[in-house]
Amino acid sequence: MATVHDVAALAGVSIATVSRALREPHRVSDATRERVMSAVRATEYSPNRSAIGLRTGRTGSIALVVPDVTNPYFSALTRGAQAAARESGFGLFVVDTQESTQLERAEITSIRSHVDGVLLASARLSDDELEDLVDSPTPIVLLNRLPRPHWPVAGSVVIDESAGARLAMDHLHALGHRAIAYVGGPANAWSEVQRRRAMERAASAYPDLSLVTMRVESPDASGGRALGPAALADGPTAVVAFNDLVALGLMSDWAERGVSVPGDVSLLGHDNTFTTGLSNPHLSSIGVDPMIFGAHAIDALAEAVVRKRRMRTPGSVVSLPPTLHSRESTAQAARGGGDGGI
Amino acid sequence: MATVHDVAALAGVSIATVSRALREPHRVSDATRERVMSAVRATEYSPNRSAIGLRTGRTGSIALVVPDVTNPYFSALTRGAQAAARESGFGLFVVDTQESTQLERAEITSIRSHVDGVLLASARLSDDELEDLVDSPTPIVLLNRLPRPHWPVAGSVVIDESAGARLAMDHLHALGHRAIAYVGGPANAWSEVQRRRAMERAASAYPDLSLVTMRVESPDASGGRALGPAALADGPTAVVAFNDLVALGLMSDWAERGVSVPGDVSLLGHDNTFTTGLSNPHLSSIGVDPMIFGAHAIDALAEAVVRKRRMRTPGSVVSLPPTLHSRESTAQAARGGGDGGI
DNA sequence: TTGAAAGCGCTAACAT
DNA sequence: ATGTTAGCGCTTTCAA
Repeated sequence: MATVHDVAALAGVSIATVSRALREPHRVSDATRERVMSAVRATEYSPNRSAIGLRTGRTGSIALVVPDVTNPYFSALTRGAQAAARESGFGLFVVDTQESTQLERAEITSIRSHVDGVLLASARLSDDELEDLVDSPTPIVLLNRLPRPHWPVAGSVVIDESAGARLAMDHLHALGHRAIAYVGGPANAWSEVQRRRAMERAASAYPDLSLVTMRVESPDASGGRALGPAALADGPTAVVAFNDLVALGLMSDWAERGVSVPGDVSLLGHDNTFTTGLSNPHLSSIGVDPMIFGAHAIDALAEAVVRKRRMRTPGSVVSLPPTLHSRESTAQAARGGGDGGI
Repeated sequence: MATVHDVAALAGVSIATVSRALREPHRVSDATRERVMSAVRATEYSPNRSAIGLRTGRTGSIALVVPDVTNPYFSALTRGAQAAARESGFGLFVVDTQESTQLERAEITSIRSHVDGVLLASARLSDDELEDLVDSPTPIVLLNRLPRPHWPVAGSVVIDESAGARLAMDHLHALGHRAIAYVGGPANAWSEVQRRRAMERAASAYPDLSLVTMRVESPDASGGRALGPAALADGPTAVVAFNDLVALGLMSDWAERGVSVPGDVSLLGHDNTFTTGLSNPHLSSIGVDPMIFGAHAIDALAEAVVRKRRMRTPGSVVSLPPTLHSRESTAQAARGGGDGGI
């Protein structure tokens, strides 16, 4: 592997000039820059990251910690974060904590000393548990979670659940629905708390709208399937699910008992993952583009990395408004939604 | 952050001894080792990876390159690889090339100089294109792809498609099926070529078995949906799909036209991803446990990293036999499969 | 069994 | 505008 010395020798300059030509191009003359750059190409020089890291204290890499990368929401998040990280020049370590809070704690503690920053998607850790972890010299950005006011985190990127809930309720109300059910996620999940509260608030904006809520045991298809009957118990004409997997589970159960979507009942998922394309008809879903989400997360982290010192107060909190991705299902609902009390 | 100097001072030894106590515990006296270790704990010392990397030439991290981490097969693979990497003490960089061969080439070239090894899941690059890339000083392990005989790769982990195809045909034949359709993946995908060939060979072991094959445009639900009618054209009683997503697409199309699984036709997917749990009934699927797959891949890479020198001949090729994960669907098929010429 | 010291490749302060 | 040089934290000879 070529080093600065090889490049310097070939270009007839000192190693300092090579370094400068690369990091601060404006600080060297055009002529030397040219010669250095062509020597770089000739030697196929690639800077040694370890050396840079040792010298500057910056590794050029960040870590993304997720509970389960096979969950379609997190795999989309991973994709968005990786793309954004690449554009910002960071490598992305992915850490899958296998839904274990214990493993999560251990991995965060261990990896944070090896990276410039951590993107942390932690839904299950309690605020108290998280509080210990965020007090770290390495900048941390929380994903889908708000910090307590005094936490020294570098930032936080969340979904604007209020906006999402309004989107859902406005949409369904306009379609003629007056009785709606919300099938929420597990009680101990941070975003479930936010999402449900937002749903109730958005629903209360319509005096003629009734909303019943319930919770699945696990936020996946089996959880949704289990609540298939319960979701219809109060005779809603529309159901909003915690996420796409739960929605798919509901549909799966309903199909068995001859309840069709959107003919008999309208259905709305969350997160807008690729799984919305697996059902027939396709599922409508509310969510934030993971690429945009990832870009905001990396931005917050990159900024914190630059102004290196540890944050004494919470960094920026970005709340991203989701959009409603309508498929055929709701197009059909729009046509049939007003008919005979579905 | 504490350094070896802090630990050495506290333990009353030299930095060399600290290093030895950590890396070659047997080379220091019991008493010294004790004192060093307690100094390590007291100072919360954590070795600086950049310094180790600079000194030893090993970064302690490897990269996993996948075309699309949101594809359930690759997200499962990522999970397995990460778990195995962690156990071997490696950090795992994940690189999503967004199905772009151009990005793939660029990213491989760029990241391989920063890691100790690369796990490469490349289905779309041609052998010729890949040949240039694998000639690298950094060990590369191919995933789901066999190297040409002279490629200097560190290893290759593939699915034993012959075993998988036999599993499928034995299973379906035993159930009474005599007319089977194979809905394969895109013609340019490496594993499609292997899988289809294996299916044809396995089918030919049964003189009374007829197999028709076809290919989807894209190996996902929409691809499967598009071939829903074609798959049934020759009146098969069982269909084997390239992967779970294609299988789900088939089911989705069939549901629309009143064809039920497994009542009217049996269905078998591939890869055994979580999506098998999204259909009703659940999908049966053939696949290798991604945790096991990942472990083999990491093992091959770790071994190559240790005997650091570049491989002049292909390293180990591991061919893992998949298993058949039967769900209700095939249990039902077992009962109804023989009935009236379905 | 332990210590002294060199040096991995790079950046940045300082000198020219 | 460019060069000289110290030193980041660690491992690893070599010497004691």
